[in-house]
Amino acid sequence: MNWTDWQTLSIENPFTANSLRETLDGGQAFRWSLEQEDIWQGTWGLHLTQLRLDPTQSLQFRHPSKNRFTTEQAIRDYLLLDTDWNAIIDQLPWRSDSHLQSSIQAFPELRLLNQPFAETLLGFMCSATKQIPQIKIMCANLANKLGDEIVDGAHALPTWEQIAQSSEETLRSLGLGFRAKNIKRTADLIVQDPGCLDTIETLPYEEAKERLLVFPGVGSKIADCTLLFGARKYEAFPVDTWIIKVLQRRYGLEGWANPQLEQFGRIHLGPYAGYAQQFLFAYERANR
DNA sequence: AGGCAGGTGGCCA
DNA sequence: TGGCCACCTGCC
Repeated sequence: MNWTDWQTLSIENPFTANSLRETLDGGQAFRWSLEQEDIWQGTWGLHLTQLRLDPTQSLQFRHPSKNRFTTEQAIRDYLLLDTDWNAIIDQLPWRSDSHLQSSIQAFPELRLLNQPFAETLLGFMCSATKQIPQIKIMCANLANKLGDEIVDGAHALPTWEQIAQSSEETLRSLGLGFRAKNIKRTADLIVQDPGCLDTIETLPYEEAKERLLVFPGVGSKIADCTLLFGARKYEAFPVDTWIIKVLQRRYGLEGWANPQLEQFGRIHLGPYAGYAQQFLFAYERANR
């Protein structure tokens, strides 16, 4: 494949190799992989892009020459390069929370992504009781079998309309397992109400979550991940197995039920609880 | 070989 | 509300 020349993205606070890996491949998105040494290749929407840190640690990108759709601005929007993350970190309660402080220090420049809402929902519906490598395989199968071709055999994730046109059996053949039934039923609901996802994305957090919970196979955790990584609802605090471990071991919350853990997260961590969650999650996984 | 994995929903008290 | 369990599939 022919690629454009590498172009440098100017950033206030550059990534480290570690924080770039954790941001792209730490479980927010399931469509990035290490293509060559130190070159990340990923897909979102109809974008196909490679990223690397050059020898001076500057972030650079390139895209297939044929894919004129991908622009620097599209990448800046996806990576949220113009968000002042340090100002947000400053509003987290790290001054009174030494474990949070350690987690933040362990992953300097870890960021949240701004992914397309519809495909964020799809990715996390695949994630139930699966580890990241398996989720990535499911997403790749969905894209290759049902999604539009971007360029030279690279495919986008399917739209919900494309999924609705497939059978549950087809979805099962892509390795989705018991998730196939709910993903198919959710696709049917979305097709019945065109534009509903666009609407949900614009609603305030509480209302948006309520609307997502209507879809079969979407519970509190998947709804929160979708809103945090696909709709910039930073108060969303996904409670997964890793965060449960953190809250039990580091915050002494053994025996608390999930709804209470969610409430603790939102109250203790505040309007950017989801960003704090990402640091706690990354730090816990790094020390497993 | 059996248990477990970034969950959810149904059923029971 | 709280506890238990089935559910696909692949990996250890």
